[in-house]
Amino acid sequence: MVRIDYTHCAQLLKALAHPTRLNIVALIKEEQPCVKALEEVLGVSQSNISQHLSLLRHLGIVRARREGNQVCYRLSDDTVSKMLDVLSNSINQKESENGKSD
Amino acid sequence: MVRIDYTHCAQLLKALAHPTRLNIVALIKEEQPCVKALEEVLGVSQSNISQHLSLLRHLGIVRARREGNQVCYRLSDDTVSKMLDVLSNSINQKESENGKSD
DNA sequence: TCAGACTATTCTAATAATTGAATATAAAAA
DNA sequence: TTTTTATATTCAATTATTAGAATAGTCTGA
Repeated sequence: MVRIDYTHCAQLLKALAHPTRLNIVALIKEEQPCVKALEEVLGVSQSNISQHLSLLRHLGIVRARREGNQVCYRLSDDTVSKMLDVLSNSINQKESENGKSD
Repeated sequence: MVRIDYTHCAQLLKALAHPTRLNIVALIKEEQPCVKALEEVLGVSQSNISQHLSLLRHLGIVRARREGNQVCYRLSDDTVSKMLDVLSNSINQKESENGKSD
């Protein structure tokens, strides 16, 4: 039985606990976009995106790979991916609860 | 296909993104402790615990039930419970990766 | 009713997070 | 080499979070 390190987990959760970062991470989960692509999809300044990516990189949540003059990102492991799955599943579940007929 | 509301999800994550609150939520997941019990286990001031619980209540993450002169808490739904599972599973996985023999 | 135990709220000071602007760096194209 | 495109970093101002202290409310039992 492994005890949870609440400080460490809280740090991970905090990294995801920002609308822009969460959106960034979700996009990185789907494809492996470069910064420019994120900028266009999110409509947020390049500086801001880069700062959020910097934070995610330093926590080891995402990894950068240079391709020519652009930098592409991918998720480091599947923990974050699973977290996103839980979130979207829980939304789905609540949707169908609202729509049920009894 | 349901699109994720990143602002709403980020709010949920932020609520969990604090060591004390995460610990509180994990304890509430296991048993259904009253404030006094949380205070004793966590070694944190009553005021502080109550503030964290207030935040969790207002976001609908936990629910309070009065029992005599104390108030017991439980999780509202299993989304948070599943999040905790993902976190502890991911820790388990990394533990066994470190311990593997190749 | 009153005292005592348990819980919640409010206020405040300290600290942390967020953002835009400006600037720096790296690769490609001219 | 110079210019352009893409990305990263630094700085400063604003806003948000946190925790302790003080206070208030709620329930039980005498």
